[in-house]
Amino acid sequence: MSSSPQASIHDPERLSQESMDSNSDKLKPIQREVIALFVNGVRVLGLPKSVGEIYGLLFISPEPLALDVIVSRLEISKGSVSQGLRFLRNLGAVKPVYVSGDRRDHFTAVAELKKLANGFIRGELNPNLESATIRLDELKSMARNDDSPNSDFFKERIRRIGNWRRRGGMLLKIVNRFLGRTT
Amino acid sequence: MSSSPQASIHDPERLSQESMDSNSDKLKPIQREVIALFVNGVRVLGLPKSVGEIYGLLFISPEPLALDVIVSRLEISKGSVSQGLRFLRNLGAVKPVYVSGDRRDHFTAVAELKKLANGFIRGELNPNLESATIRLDELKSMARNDDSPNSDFFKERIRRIGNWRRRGGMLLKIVNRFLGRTT
DNA sequence: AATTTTGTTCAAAAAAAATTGAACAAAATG
DNA sequence: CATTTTGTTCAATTTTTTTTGAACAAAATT
Repeated sequence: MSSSPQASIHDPERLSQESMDSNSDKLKPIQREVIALFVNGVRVLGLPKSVGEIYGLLFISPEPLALDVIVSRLEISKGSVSQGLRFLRNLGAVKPVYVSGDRRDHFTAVAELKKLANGFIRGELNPNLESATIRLDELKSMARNDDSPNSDFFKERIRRIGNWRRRGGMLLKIVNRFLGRTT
Repeated sequence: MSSSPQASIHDPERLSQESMDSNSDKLKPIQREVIALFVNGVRVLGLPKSVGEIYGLLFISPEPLALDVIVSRLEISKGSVSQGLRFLRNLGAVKPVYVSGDRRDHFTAVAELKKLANGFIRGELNPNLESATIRLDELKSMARNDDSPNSDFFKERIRRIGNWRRRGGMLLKIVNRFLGRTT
């Protein structure tokens, strides 16, 4: 480094280019609260806390942030942030943004509910629906080759699961259309 | 006990009243498969395996089952089954059924998708939405009392979260209406 | 009223999931 | 081309969640 040994995120020289406020490692109380809200939110979706923290921080940060900065602001490990960002990128909940004069990748939150929902449906829900479909088909053929006294009962139940899945698929489309329309 | 010491579920006398098949501790392959499907299904909802096993077993059993029987068929602990049944009862996913001549409580699966979805929404989703609403109101007042350079950005973001919540609530109603209509 | 049956509770154990951090690779810098 | 920066990977650790099982209470049975 040019100016001093052991230069780091905390090096005053790094901060001089941008407003002190937005680059400070300290989170504002409002930001902490928003992040806490997201941590709770993602728990409902079965996602780890760190993912909620990362998305929340990006959502409530005016500028795109680099991995380093996320690590120091949230005080969680680089590994967690790296994995969390990959997950969020795969879902389309976060996108990379080019920041001139900085070699590091920067990220912002994708904040359109429709996009978030679609990403979650594609990444988390559809794969499950599809594997259920395969298993269900196997079940149907098992039921056809069954001639126990309860065979009819089993067939009725399996048909019912098939109905659930069908309606589940319809619901996802309805959700999608609804989020496309609403403001 | 009248007939022998250590009489249990396995006592032949208990079985004599009903068909051997449906009272056997052995699960049929079809039943195992259906249960596995439910175990996967409830994982998407963030519920423990045992809950999926219990619901699945009841769903794919022709007669209502007592706690004892669930324990021996699934080979899981009495504590798990007791807790799992309570949870499912609270959700309205399982209901008690009177079986004449048997002191034990018996349960069947509630198999209407609409009821299941409503129970889950009431028991798991709504409480979260409500606590989010409270936190969000606090956030709004924090944002009003904030005069940092980023204040406008924060306000915009908080407004956006409010929109998400509003649309989320609308979606739950749409889901409900849809499940009421469809066959 | 003693005993057995039935079901709940909860502390401890086990299992599962998330997080850390150090080693590593790739790319940029000097 | 040696060094630094940036980001990934994954085994080990920590944390969280789930399950177990024994103690207990309530109700029914003998």
